[in-house]
Amino acid sequence: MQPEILTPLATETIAEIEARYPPRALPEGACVTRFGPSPTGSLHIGGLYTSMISRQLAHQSGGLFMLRIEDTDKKREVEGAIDLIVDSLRHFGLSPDEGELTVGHEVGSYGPYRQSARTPIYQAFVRNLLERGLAYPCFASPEELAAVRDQQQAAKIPPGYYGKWALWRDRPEAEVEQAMAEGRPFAIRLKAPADRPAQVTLPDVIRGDLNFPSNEQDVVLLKADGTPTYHLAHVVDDRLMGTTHVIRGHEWLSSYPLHAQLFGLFGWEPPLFAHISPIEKMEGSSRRKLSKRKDPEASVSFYVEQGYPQEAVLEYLLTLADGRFEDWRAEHPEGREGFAIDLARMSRSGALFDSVKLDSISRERIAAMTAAEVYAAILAWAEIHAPDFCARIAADPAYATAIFNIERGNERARKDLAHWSTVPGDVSFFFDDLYAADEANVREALAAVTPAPSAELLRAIADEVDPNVERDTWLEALRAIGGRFGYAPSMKVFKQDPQAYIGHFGNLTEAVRVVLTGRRQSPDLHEIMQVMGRNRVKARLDAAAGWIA
RNA sequence: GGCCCGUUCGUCCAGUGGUUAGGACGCGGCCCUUUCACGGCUGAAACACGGGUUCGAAUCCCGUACGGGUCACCA
Repeated sequence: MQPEILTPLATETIAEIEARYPPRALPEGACVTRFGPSPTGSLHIGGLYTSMISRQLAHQSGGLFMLRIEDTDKKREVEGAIDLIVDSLRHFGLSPDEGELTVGHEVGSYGPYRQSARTPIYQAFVRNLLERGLAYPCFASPEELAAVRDQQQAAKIPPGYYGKWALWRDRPEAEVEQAMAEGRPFAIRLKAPADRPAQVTLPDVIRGDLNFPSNEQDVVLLKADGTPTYHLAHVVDDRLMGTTHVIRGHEWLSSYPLHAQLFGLFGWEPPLFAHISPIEKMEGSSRRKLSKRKDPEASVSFYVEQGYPQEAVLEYLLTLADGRFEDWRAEHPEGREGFAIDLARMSRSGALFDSVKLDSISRERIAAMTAAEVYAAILAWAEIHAPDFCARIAADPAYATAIFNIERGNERARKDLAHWSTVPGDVSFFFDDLYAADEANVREALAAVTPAPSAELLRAIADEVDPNVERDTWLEALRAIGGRFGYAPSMKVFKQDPQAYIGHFGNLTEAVRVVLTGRRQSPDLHEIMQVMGRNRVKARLDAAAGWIA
């Protein structure tokens, strides 16, 4: 059968194609990496993980990072998935240097960067294999293939399309011609070399040398619709695009011998491979890969919706990628960028996703931000995920920033914020309308305070305490009033003679806290009062006094 | 099932023949304290198992167990 008829879309010879993809002019040691997502849904956290590693590796070596859309299976493609993936990468500051960064607009001269646009290229390489007797058409139907598999299973021998089980591997030319004439659908399969070695030793940057039986399967290279399988597309693309490091999930390990074989058949030096371990999750007593179907935290969109600072997510992933990062980071307050990833140091076993640790890192990052940075980040998050709250803080940036500045910028910032989604609820009491809407709960909380404060006490505080003074002065004023109403100045004094007092200073501040915030716990009361302003504080205390009387 | 990979505190990592097996997160205690956080001090907590090699093994070798991956005209 004429190779031209089997690969009708090929328009160039492989020599012509290779001439269009010259070696890249990059400094010695520069790494060219790529992320090759299949557009079947939103970005998986594992995709973000490999992208971060790939991009970092490229940039730290003076190389570049590509995005290649692996959309060779149109059946599985999901509308809008490409945009989702590109947006997610951009959101985390991981935009590629080359690829289709916006629809219809490519950056880089090693494209097209969408595999569905490269069919003629793949067909040209398959034609070359056909010409050299290294590939052949296969007309086997799904039913025939299933029958073979059943026989193999019954005979307990390795399943697959290989050797004598390869129905069309050595068919007489006449039968091929006839099948062709009948218009039967066909795939083009690799003719796994008979003279292959039994074993191959393949290098992996993370895992060292690995031994495998060499590939014996006559795998499909070109599907019946003329599009390539992953195996062929990967090998051709990474060769043409000049990829130096293939960083991919460890689920590809078992097809590595096939890929190495393909590189060899074309006479190409293969790139370096790094198979990274998956991010897992505990299910019952066993671990499994994080799954987008089952686990919300498997989707990158989860972190976006929750409002985790991008750097926090990236730094968490970096701690999984390279154990030295945490220590390094402690000594480099300027951030993650200068850290050089070392693939050889990456863990060979899969890491369990630890949201508690992520939160801890995120708290750390948020605590290090200024109020203005927090305000900007929350505004950006709220614009999409909490429009009402966004309008609220946009209406009074000074008030909002003052709120976010509470216990921040001092020696030690609070670390109670892990992500933005809790913020609207956390600070609701600062806004009079929300506070008023919650009045029933405030009254209930106040009624539960023991010993119950008197209306006179609350009025005295409203009238006499000015929050806009030094903390010590403010405390002194509160203590003095407390003293007049029978509160001990401290827990220590109270414990010495409980009978002599109606309560201790903590009981008094609790009452004030509950009145102002509706909560028993809050950030520093003094700062809250300063931010609220004396008038608002007085109004709330007076109103509460009214409830008691 | 075949093939491949993996296994150090609950979790993530250090550790590459001689360490009281280290750090971080989490957990407990104490201190600080106007609550909650923060911070300081402190505690509990691990080399999967069995054989070798060696003066000496978490480290090297071989088995076993357990976990994971893969065996598509999906990627």
